[in-house]
Amino acid sequence: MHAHIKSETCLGCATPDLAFAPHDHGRCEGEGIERAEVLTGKRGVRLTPVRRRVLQILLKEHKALGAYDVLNRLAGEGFGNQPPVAYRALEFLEEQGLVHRIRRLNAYVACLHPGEVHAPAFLICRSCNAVAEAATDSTIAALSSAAGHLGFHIERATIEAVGLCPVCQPNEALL
Amino acid sequence: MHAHIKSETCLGCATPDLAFAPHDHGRCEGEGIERAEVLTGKRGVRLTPVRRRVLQILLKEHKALGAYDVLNRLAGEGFGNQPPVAYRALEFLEEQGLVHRIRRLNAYVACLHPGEVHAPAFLICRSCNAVAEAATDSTIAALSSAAGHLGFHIERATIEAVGLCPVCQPNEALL
DNA sequence: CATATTATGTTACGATATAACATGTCAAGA
DNA sequence: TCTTGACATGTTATATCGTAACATAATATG
Repeated sequence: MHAHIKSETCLGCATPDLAFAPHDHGRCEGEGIERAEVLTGKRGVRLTPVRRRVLQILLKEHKALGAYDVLNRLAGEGFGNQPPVAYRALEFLEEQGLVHRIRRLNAYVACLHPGEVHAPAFLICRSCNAVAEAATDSTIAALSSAAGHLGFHIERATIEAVGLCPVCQPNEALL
Repeated sequence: MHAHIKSETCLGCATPDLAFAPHDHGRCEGEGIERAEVLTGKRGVRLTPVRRRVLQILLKEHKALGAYDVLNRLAGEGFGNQPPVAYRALEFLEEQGLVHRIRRLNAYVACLHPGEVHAPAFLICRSCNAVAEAATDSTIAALSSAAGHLGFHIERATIEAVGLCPVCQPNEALL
C-alpha cells in the first residue's frame, strides 16, 4: 500500500539539517532510543518492551509506516498480533512526542528531536514517499496570528506538504 | 461519530472575516452554487446532478461531513447509495477546489471562496467541531521557504489546527 | 447517428481504527 | 510479604473509511 523507500542510503531521516541527505543512520536509531529512555524516565511514564520496540522499528525504518506494518513486525517477534497492540503503542509514543502521525499517509514516523517543543511540518515526497520533518517556528507564528484574529485558540497544528524531494526532482524531469 | 454543531446560528461558515460569527447563511449556499456553476462552465467540466447536490449539502450544513454522511443524504434522494457515489463526487469537487478534505476528521467541507488560489488552514474546534478556513499567505510563504532550504519543492500543503473556537472558549473555562 | 468519452450504479472487498472485556504485571502501602 | 490499585497487554469482535473492477447509462463529437 505505501510505496516505501527501497534505497540503501538514508534519505528520509528527518532532522532539519540532514533531511534528504545520506548520513549515518545507525546513530539516529541508537540515540533515539536513548533519548526516549531519558525522557520517559523524567516523566514517570513507562517505556515498556512493546513501546520501545515500536519506536525502534520506526527509527530503524526512518520512514512512515502504517499501524498494520508495525503490527506485522511485532507479531513476528512474539508480541500480540491484534491491531490495538500497535495502535496503543503508537498512541503512547505520540503523546510523549516520540512519534508523529502523518494523516495524509495514515502512517507514523519517529520524531528525531523529541523533548524539544515543536510543531513540525512534514515534507512528503509523492514519488519516493520519504518524509522529512522541517522546523516551523515562523510558520506556526504566522498561523497562530491569523487564528488569533478570528478569536480561535490553537492547541495543536498539523502541517503536511506534498511535493518532490531533491532526490526525485531530476527523475521527474525525465518523464 | 462526528459531533456536529447543533446550534441555530451559523458558527462554522468559513470565510475568513465571518468565521465563527453568526451571519446570513442562505447567501453562502446560493452564491456557492452559483460560483461553482460559473467555474465549472469556464473549465469545461460538468457539474452534474450528484456533484451539484453534494456541494449543496456541504454548503447547507456549513460543517465537516464524512463521506458516508453525504452518502446517506444522497441515498434518501434517489441517488446511488454505494460509497463510490459519494467519494467520486467529493473527489471531483476537491479537484475543482470547491471542497476541502479535512484529514483529521475524515471529512469534507465546502470551500467558500473557490476560484481564488489559496492553500487554506483549517481551524477545527475540538469542542463543537466547527471548522473555519483561515487565509495562510504568510504561513505558506514561511513553509515554502523552509522547505526550499532543504531542496524540497512543495506542490500542495495541508494545514489543520485543533483548538477552541471563540464560542467554546468560555464554556471550557467552566469545567 | 455512430462512436468515443465521461459519468453513474453496483458488487465486492480491502484498509484503517476502536470498543469492550479478560488477563497479566508492577509498584507502593498496609 | 501480601494485597490492592493502577497501568499495560492480549484478544474478540466490530465499526468506520476507502477503493478496485466492471456493468450500464448519459453526453459530447465527428
